[in-house]
Amino acid sequence: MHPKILLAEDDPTLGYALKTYLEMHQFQVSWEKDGELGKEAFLKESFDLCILDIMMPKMDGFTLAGELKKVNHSIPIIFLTAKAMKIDKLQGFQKGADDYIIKPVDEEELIARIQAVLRRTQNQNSPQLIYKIGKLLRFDWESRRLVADNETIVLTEKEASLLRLLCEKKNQLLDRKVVLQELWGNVDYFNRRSMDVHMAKLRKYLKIDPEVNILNIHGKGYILED
Amino acid sequence: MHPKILLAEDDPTLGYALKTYLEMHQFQVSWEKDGELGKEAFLKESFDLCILDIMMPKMDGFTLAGELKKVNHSIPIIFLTAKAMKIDKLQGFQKGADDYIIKPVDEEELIARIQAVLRRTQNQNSPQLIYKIGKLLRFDWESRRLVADNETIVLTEKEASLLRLLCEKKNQLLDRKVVLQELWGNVDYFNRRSMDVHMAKLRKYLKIDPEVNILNIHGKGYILED
DNA sequence: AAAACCGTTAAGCAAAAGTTAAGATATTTC
DNA sequence: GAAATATCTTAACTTTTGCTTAACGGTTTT
Repeated sequence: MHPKILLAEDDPTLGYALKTYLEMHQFQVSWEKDGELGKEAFLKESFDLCILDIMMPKMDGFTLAGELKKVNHSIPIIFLTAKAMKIDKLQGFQKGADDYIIKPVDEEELIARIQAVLRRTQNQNSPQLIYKIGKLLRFDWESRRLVADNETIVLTEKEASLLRLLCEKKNQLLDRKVVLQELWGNVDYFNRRSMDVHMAKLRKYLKIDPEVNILNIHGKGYILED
Repeated sequence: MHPKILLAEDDPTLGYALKTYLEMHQFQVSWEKDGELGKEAFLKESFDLCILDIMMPKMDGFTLAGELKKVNHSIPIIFLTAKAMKIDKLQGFQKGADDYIIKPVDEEELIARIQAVLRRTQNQNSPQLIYKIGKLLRFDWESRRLVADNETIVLTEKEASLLRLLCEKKNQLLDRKVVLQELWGNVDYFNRRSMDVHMAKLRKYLKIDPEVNILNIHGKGYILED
């Protein structure tokens, strides 16, 4: 697939130019005009790489980078920086920047850098499946972590398995019997009650994001809504 | 120790300035005044990185780069180029340049790029030699030393192997079974307990940095967090 | 209104993991 | 090659964790 790039740049002229240029080079680009919008976009979709202007309204590029790294530790980031900002550059680098580009941007240079960074990161990253729930939550099945903005909850095995099934059928009905068969092996009274207990726990965790909830369909099953 | 840089630059003023500046930043620099001398120097000593001017007498930077890559395929190279040379730049990149700098050289930028390139290339060469853990700790796998600001702990073989695996998957799940298979050869009760003992020791060492910890995922494995 | 269903909290218990120390092995030193 | 030392394993005990069951209350269906 074509790599997806998050571009956070407040200057309309530069932003539009970059977006157009990148799209000409077979990238999918989401262009956001300030740091906060950038963060929101990042939470909604999944990107392969981020290009962040350092000086932006609402939230600067360094802070944004920190936020993004919280959600996805290995997301590659390229900063855009004005010629003047010598000292800050190094700080940003140490925070986990993969590269940076000095304005005015040389488009060909940018493409080369993007390809270099993608080549680098895509090789080493093992495919990890992460479910997004609502705007705030990420669920990493592999490590059983439910990650929000400021907190991380480690789920138990049963909780995680349950949440995985819910995520697989997000906004659709997940049948009770399917769950019981899959996670408990059979469908008796006690297993049903046990599942209810786990469901209660999941609901408690998911309260972090108010727009997320587990809806019960009486006698049928559950729907994870977001 | 301090990274060794081969600098190939014919301009005496720029060459002297760069050599001095780089040495001020804890690099060892060999400055050669043309392409052929650069090649000779490269054959005599071993370098961590090369900075090559593109336009040089006897042998240009691109050709020299090709020669050096013949000897050491993974040697990192940064080109120095005049602003005018837009087209050639990309060619150089494709030939295996790791980065380039446009003249007149911004010294701080150069340092940042050097460090980026070194970090990048050193990371790629698995097994990586020095792992950073948290803000305070460095773990040198070769010498099995865990180094903090004011103290150094020499780990045992098993401890070091274990910490290496944790570092390779920092902030990701490291599966218990993988560890046991890799370091003990099989997965029985006693080996599991033995691993627990080693894990306890590592935790004790890592207490030096409060933001570092080894998180257990019940029944699955461990996550080294920093 | 009875019966089945569901939500929630807490108690109980078994398994997993943390910790410390003692025993067993390997390695080094003299 | 024996003593000293370092390292790893086994043991024993403690703490934590996770799943189930129980208990009680609310909701939905018939």
